[in-house]
Amino acid sequence: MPKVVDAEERRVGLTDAAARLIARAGIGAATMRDVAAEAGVTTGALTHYFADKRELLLRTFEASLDGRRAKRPERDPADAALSLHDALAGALPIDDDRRRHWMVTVAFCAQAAGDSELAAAQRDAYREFRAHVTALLSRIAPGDAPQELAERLIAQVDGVAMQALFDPESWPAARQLAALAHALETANLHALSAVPGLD
Amino acid sequence: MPKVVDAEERRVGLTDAAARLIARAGIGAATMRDVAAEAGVTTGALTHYFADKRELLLRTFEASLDGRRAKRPERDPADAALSLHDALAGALPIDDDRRRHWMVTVAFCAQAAGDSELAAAQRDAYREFRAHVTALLSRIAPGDAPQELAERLIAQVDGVAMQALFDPESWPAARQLAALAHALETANLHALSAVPGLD
DNA sequence: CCGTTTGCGGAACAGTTGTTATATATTAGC
DNA sequence: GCTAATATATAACAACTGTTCCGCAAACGG
Repeated sequence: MPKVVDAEERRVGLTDAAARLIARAGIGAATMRDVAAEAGVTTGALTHYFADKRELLLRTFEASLDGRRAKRPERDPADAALSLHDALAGALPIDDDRRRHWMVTVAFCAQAAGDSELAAAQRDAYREFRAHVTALLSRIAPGDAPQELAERLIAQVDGVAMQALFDPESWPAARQLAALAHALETANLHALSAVPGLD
Repeated sequence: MPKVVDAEERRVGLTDAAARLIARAGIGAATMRDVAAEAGVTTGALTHYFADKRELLLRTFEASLDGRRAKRPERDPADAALSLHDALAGALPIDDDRRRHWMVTVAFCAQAAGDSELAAAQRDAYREFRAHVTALLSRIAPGDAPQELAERLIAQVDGVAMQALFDPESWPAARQLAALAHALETANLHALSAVPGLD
């Protein structure tokens, strides 16, 4: 057997480079050569781990999703209300990580037009997020039509995110979090009276 | 003087072709040649009306915005509540026109990463929309913090739109409009008790 | 009816793209 | 240490990209 290398770890390094490039300079700047250079390798390594550019982009999107999901249980001490707040705050571009994820998502959406497989990936990502939020909600306020409530909360957060992405001056992190707090308060979730850590 | 031609009308035809192409096959399919072909001309005509591709894209986005704005006063009989509903419904991808506008917007956003001028255009478009909705709101329920309310309503609608774009099965037009109706109802706008034409 | 200006088709260009092929280095098992 | 399999650099390729340029057609002003 030859040189041993964790293939999955390599892929992460490459998709990470792609995500960085996309967030910094847009999808147009994410050429094979430039992604490889950003990762400190050449196209030979890239093509070794991804069949083509389309797969690289798909994996980059999925890796970005995984990265977000990985941060979920960071502070998930069976406090569903806090978990709910964190889950929704995860969709707000309030730091570099989350902003990068949004840029990757937008780039991916732009590419998903006319590509049904990519479109399905984006759709499924949303459905998974909806299911996650719905599950949290039914733990907090069961019987309150959690599905529709989840949709509304997610819509609220995503709408703020879309505005904040290209107008960060109008939307500092505090304002985005305030919008989230307001949405949670008016969501007639009497179970969570006040979410700490908001100021 | 030579052959007389309405230059602005020509530009509309070209940006329209670009928008159609972007909505159908994504930003990647919007090459100079293909846009020209879609409009039934050649690159010679395209370069005659746009300095470069970047300007074509910018103008395509602005033309798409203008197209949306043009539909505003269609039924604006001094009924601010109805105008508000229509303005917000204009941001929902519930027909081919509005869906196309959203696809153009997403493509434009993807290109606006790392291009501050395009980013500013996107930001200003949002600000203008916010101002429009705010003005309508202050006509309906003055003194109710119309700015923040407008932001929330727009966020709600845009969030639904983002989900609906790639999951039309989960979001038929009726469901999107129902979400809008719910948002309007719970916006403690006691002035507009019921918006007709929703079913 | 003619000169001049514009509209636009079409070809050519240089650079870049994704992709493929080749060569070299690296390392695990025997 | 030899072999074989993998990892990756490098180079080559053909297709395509945005852009430039040339030439002809059209039509207004005189």
